[in-house]
Amino acid sequence: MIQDKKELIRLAAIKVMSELGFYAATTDKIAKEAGVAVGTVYNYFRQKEEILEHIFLEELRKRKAYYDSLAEQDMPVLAKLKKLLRMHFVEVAKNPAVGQILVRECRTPSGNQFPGITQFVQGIPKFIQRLLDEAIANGEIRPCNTEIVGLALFGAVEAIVSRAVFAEDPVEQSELLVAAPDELIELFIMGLEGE
Amino acid sequence: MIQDKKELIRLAAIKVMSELGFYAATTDKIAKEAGVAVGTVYNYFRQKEEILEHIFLEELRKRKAYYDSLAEQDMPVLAKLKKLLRMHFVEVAKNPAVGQILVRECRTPSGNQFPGITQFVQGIPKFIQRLLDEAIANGEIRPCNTEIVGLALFGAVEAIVSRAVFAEDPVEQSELLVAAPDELIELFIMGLEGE
Amino acid sequence: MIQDKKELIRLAAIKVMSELGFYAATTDKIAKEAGVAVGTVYNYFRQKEEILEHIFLEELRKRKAYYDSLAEQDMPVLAKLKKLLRMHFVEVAKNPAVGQILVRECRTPSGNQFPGITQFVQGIPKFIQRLLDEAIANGEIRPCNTEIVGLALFGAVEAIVSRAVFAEDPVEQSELLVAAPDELIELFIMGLEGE
Amino acid sequence: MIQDKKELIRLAAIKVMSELGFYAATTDKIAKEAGVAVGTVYNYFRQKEEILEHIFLEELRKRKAYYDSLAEQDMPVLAKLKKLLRMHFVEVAKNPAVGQILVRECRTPSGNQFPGITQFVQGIPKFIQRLLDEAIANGEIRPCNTEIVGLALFGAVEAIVSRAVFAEDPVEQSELLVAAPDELIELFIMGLEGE
DNA sequence: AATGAATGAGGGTTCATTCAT
DNA sequence: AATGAATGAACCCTCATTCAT
Repeated sequence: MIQDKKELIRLAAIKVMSELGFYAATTDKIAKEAGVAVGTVYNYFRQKEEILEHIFLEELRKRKAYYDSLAEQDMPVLAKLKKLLRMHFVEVAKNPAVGQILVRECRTPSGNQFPGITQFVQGIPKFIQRLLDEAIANGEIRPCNTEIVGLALFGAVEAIVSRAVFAEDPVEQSELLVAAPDELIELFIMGLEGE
Repeated sequence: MIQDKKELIRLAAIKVMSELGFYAATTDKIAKEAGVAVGTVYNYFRQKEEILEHIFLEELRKRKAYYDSLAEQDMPVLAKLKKLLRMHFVEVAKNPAVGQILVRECRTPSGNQFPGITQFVQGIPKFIQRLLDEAIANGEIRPCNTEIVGLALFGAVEAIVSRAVFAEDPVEQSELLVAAPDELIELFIMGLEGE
Repeated sequence: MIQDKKELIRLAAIKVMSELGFYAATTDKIAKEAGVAVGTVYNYFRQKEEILEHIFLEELRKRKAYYDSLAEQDMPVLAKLKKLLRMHFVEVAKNPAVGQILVRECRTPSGNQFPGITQFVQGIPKFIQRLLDEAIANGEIRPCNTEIVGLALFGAVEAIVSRAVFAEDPVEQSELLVAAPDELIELFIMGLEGE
Repeated sequence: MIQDKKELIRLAAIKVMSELGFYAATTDKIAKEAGVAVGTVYNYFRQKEEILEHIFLEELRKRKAYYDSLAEQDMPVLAKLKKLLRMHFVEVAKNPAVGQILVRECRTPSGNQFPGITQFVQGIPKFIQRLLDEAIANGEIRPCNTEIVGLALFGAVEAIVSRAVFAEDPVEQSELLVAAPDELIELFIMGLEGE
């Protein structure tokens, strides 16, 4: 039951923050959107920042769960990478509001004041990096600086999501989100397969 | 003389905003850093937002100037792309504070309230896209969705810059900034050269 | 409870505004006078202007209530007019601070930014005008331009209130407020009775 | 020549203050309207308040000059009063902007901070009062409290001017200014002639 | 005399957070 | 657990005034 209310607030915060950005999303507005009193928000989160962190951590959790489930599966590592990418785009397509927050706030605040965001921003590239390391070990791709390539792939995804998610035209939005994964995968895979 | 003071304020704002982020960078702090009164800031900028825009537009101007100078040169298009990339990394290495602002604030604010930022965020990928279009026309690379690839390259750069620029360790910072351009270029070029 | 606090702020604002005028009456000073925090003032009024409007509307309400109660009574219309005038002077004598505000701020601000004040400034002369119209219909007074005469009476009252209320000498103040109604009424009635 | 510039500023101030009110009429705006630098304004007026005072004193001067010229003439006192009234309405009709300022700012500021305004607000009723005293001595009108009646007449005029001068409709404005003097004079004269 | 950039105190308003109910 | 009125520090911005040129 408690978890329900916390979830209620998380969803309200996503709505408000995606529309207004973190700073303009006041706790009053979030509470109103959630249909609870401000005080109630503070029963579940110690600070406004914690709500944003909670949002990021939840998204990180989902992706980690998916990543972990992939780890157990038996398939080429590159296929896993493809699936991870696709999963991210699907999630964003399902809930663009979250996508807006992820791309907008992921670098906003000063460094370590939001450990949850740092975890997300470092965690996702880390997943990619690990898969790349495996793929190199497998001989599926050529050796490369996987930290850099992992970051690059992460950044590429973010930029496309950002463009899509803030597109005025909903058609453009879904086209981008649909076309991007394949284009990206082809680009990176080909760039990594080596001679 | 006028330009000097505006430039003074721009530099102070870069310092303060890179350390604290846009929202925590108060006009008072910027003025103090610049060694002028708050009122003076408002003699050169109508709103705090305008300072941030001015910073972005100045960086856009530099890159556009470089891009335009490349356009006149006689060399393979891919070489031009390499140079543009390298120029960006060099600039960031020279002035990481600006880099911090560029990556941190580029998606922060709600859409069109900062037209200057939008110009930057759309302009840079546009430069890349145009070069890619040329390269395809030249046969230097395979056909691809240049909008997506342009965005991807832009995002990849941003992510790496972000990691570098917020790295605690200055050694890690410069290593990233030095290694990244080549790694990135190799990745993208190979990914684009086609069979 | 809520009404109490709003009323508390209204009274504090009357005190401060009557002493300093609207512009010099800062929200901080009003809050301090009321013994609440500034923020509390803004829980009851959206803007400083709204406080002033609220004061005017409250005074208009009182006078309208009295005017309406007169309407139901059975007496010569001129007697009603006398009573309305006297009521106004009595109110001002009871609370000169409000009187100061009414005369000082009633024309200050630019037009329709203070609809509450406009209502007052147009409403009171309207009451007078209606009574005059009735009195003409009754044959109690000669025909005349009741809009102009209504305004004139309103203005005459304001000027006297103004002089009284800003008089250094409290004796002079009460003498004026006591003597004025009869003098005014005699003047206007005689001026209106016709041959 | 100096006087010309001071006059230039006075006229600019009238324009700006009549449109925006005293507080919103910034010295910058006045200077711009006058086509001079702010500094220049301060060569002719020590404070912003002095400009407003200067405007009031100039209007007082005109009326005093007219009043003095009437004093020398040989005619019934009541006729002089009529002429004074009419002169005021004519002046306002010629320059409604000044009228706006006269009625709007005459009670705004806290008491003795604007001696010039006080002089105006007390001076004009004084002129009227003196004429009434004379008229009583002459037997032209019945005895009355001339301070009160003087104030009343002054206030009546102000209220009508205020209504006229802020009327949206220019036709209504001129109708009021034309009709008012006669109506007012008739009202007051009849009210004062006694049995 | 004229200029206008520089000044900085001060004002209105916001909003994260608390706590008594 | 839920409430929401109260708080007050802090922020952006204005604008009267000055003074070096």
